[in-house]
Amino acid sequence: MTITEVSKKFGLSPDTLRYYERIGLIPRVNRNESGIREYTEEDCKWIEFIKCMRSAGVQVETLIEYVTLLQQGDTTIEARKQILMEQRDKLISRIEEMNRALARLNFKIEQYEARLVPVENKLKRLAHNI
Amino acid sequence: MTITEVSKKFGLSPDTLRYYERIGLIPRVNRNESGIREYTEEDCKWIEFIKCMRSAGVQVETLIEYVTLLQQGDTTIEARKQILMEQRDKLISRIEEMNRALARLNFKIEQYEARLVPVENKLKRLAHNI
DNA sequence: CCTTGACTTGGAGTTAGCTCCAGGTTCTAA
DNA sequence: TTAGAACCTGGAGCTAACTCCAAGTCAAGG
Repeated sequence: MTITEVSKKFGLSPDTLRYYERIGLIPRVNRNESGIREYTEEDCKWIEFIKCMRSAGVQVETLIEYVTLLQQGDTTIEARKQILMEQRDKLISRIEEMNRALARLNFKIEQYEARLVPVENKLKRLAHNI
Repeated sequence: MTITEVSKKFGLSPDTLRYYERIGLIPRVNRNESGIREYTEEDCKWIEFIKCMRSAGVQVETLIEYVTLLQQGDTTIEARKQILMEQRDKLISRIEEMNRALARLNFKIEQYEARLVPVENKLKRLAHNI
């Protein structure tokens, strides 16, 4: 696959794909005779994983660390597992944080919906503070 | 309350609190005779709300828009509700995205836990690609 | 043969959201 | 009454993660 195909497939710009490769987040992609990137199935699978983690907020640096360990072979299995577990914990707390915010938004929206409109002034405090 | 007290209470640095006020994310806080900020209960409630939204990833710009509308009174109620609903939708899709990433992390970790260690090479593909 | 368009590289620029700093004032405790 | 801590303001600096750009290569169509 060419870079534009991969770009369209995953919704990452060609610039981003090149950038990811440059910083070591994606292992070096093979080039054809004239130096143009030719993405393999394997490359795509990895990119999809990266896309998934990035869009969940996992830091680029962490993912680089992970791919680096991966390339070092079986001796790094424990370290990799550690990273995954750390990221899982972080993800869980961020999800909890977001659920709290969501509950709050829902409450506020309900206030607006319960024809709060005409008595907004009176109930302003209540509506804003929970 | 002084700025350091508020800072400690919400885990936002004094610099951040001043910054938020400067950009209009927090309405102007009253100063005492010698120009030092004196946060009211009201200020604190607002800051807590902002903190909650920010830590869920709601953009500063969006929150500024919201507080601006709020200060313009009852004529902006519909617009405010609109913002809240947009943010709720965004939040929901981000939570979904994060749950997908979480499921994936959990799967990978399980692979590592199921004594994948000795057969890592054989199952490498499976472990990485889902 | 020549132009067009997609690709290459290395490096510079951009954006959001803080974070730090200099230079100045004011409160607090010895 | 003086040293030091905490505060003020305006502005500069920083970090993460892209995003854009210039200058060059190459394949394909007219």
